[in-house]
Amino acid sequence: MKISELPVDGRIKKVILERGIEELYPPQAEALKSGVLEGKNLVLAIPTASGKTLVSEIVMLNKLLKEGGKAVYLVPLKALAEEKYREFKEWERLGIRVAATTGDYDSTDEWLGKYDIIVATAEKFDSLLRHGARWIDKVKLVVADEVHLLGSYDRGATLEMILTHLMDKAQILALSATVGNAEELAEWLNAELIVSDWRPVELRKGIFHLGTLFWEDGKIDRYPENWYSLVVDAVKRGKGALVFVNTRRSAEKEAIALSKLVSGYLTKPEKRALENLASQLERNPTSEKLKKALKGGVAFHHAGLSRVERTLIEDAFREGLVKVITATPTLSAGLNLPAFRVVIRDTKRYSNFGWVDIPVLEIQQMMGRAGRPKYDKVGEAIIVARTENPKKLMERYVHGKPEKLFSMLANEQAFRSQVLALITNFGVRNFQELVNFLSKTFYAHQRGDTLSLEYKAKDIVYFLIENEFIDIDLENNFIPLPLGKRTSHLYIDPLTAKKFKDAFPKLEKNPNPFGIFQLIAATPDMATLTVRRGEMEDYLDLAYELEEKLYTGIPYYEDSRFQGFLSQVKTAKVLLDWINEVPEVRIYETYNVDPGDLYRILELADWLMYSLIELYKLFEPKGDVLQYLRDLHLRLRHGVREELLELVKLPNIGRKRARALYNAGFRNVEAILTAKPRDLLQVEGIGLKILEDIYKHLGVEHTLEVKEKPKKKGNLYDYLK
DNA sequence: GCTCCGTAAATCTAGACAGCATGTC
DNA sequence: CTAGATTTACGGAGC
Repeated sequence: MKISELPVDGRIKKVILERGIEELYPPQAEALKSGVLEGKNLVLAIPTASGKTLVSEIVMLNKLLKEGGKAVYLVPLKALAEEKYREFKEWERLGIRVAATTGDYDSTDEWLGKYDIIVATAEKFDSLLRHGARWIDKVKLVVADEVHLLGSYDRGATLEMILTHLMDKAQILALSATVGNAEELAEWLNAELIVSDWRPVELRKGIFHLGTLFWEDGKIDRYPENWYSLVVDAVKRGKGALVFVNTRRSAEKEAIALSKLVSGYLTKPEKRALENLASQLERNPTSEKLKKALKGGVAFHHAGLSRVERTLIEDAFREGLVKVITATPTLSAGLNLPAFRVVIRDTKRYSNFGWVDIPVLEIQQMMGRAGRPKYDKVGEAIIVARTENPKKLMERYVHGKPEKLFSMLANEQAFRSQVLALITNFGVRNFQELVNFLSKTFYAHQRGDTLSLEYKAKDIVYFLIENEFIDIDLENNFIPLPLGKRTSHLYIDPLTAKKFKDAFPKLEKNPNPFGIFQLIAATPDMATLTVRRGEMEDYLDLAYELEEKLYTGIPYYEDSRFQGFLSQVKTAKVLLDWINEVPEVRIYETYNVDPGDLYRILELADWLMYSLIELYKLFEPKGDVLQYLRDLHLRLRHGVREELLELVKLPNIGRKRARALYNAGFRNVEAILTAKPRDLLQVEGIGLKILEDIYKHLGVEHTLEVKEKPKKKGNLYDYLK
């Protein structure tokens, strides 16, 4: 089907034609003929990179230009929100306003009211629904990207609830990977279903076993015995490869091993560019390894990397400078990062229950990364059989059908939070109304009834009443209480709120960072660091040493909570070091954490610290305690000791610059105001731009005496031209 | 009695959403 | 039933 034949507004077609797209792919055409342009719901289950985005763009624009209102595009990752936002930005040419919102930025509900397309993570949108922003009524279309995440244990329930909330109010376009029961999903959503495995780039799948590559069509290629040869071969042919492994350590090890084999195929300018790239990295144990790999044109990619490092690698791979990436599942879903050849080294993964097979769905998503639409005629995805039987792998992952999607609504933690939200934010007034709502979920559709779900809901309701999140009157009507409403708005687990609440009496008597951080680390919303065998005693000792600072008892060794407690102590200790200005690199080394891990811990602690304060405000807070908590929150956010709090409130002044200023004798705002700019500029990290911003922030007209003779290199003049 | 070295046993293991108010080095 | 890289523990050799 030609773009020009599309039954949509000519302006839409014009923009698409200008992208150089004249013809729709078959599944795209089929999707657009399904009635989705006339407002019908649609489940579109087609491979990644076969044009789901274009379909959703056409559907969104058609809807917006015809009916007005808003379209919401739901994604599972913040990085993906960013990516889609940039793509959709193009439609601003037609006067369509596009916004992205995640937990990171742009949170005010009403601010979003000005936009037509809103890209959001599922959780963020759930939160917006709870806050009841006025523009929600104007949402006419919801596009749910990667809707198979409905089956994810910890995050599936959110998506299921959003869709349940909106399925009668807005049109739904659900984009899914191929799953075992797409029909069931479509039935639930009262949607048309389109399933296709058509891809713009042909995908060849194969199994590699001891030097023999068995393609799915029966053809056979011979290689040297080690699977490294598959990667080297791709590079030799001027292409790239993506290697999937199951641990961070493996990713790092294989990257360094492969870099030695690949480096011989790099040109001189490439080597120089890679050197240059490596020199941009900061100095820490993880990036030292990364540098080593990068010099040979290979990089590893996992959640331990900092954001900067991750994007650096992704961009370099897209440019073709980095030839090979070895990755944990960070790259299996989401970001658009295709490669000619995908090599899957592992099909098992360690979980809480031991070694488990990686789901077919996930392996197929990895395989789907093979083949770059603009460069390759085919993409190759190869699974390495090392210990597994190659025939079995072929059956399971190449010819096999992906798993069915199962509702995860009954997951205790997720469900608890959702039941609370239904009562405090979505007007559910009694148990019968709760059951009515639950009967509309995918869970109910799939199981045929909600009996066991009701049983769980009842327990949760008791828990909520008992802990004063809600109340119940004589006619058995629910009454939302302040604690419940605030908890739901803060988007924290009610169990987290309960733990905070229970700790307040002790906390009030003895507010201290260690106790508070352990408390935060003990909530189900926090991620904790694992304590290795050899460290256990250290953290137990630390706990006993600081026992009187804790708001909880120290569990015995036999206690099932013992292991978790030690993790909490370790996490609290890291946070303690952070606010005591221990340099990041030392934290990485001491606690064996990667930059990405530290970032994550800090991000979560920041959010939970804020939530703790907000909840404390509900319980007749003492002024001095509240102030103490606020200061601690600020220290946590910036990673500083108390004495730097004043400085760190200045724009662009973080833990390093604040410390530099303080040590140079500028200990507060007053000192900065009275100081000569010249002296301030001597401080490490303080330049003209920074200083200008500080003065602006303080509302001071301080003519920077830039005309005075330049100190050293004359760069002050350069700055001003 | 101490250190060094090689081997066996033990250890450890992926990822990442949410609030709020604006900017790290 | 199914892992594999790396660290730690241990025991023997050499001084």
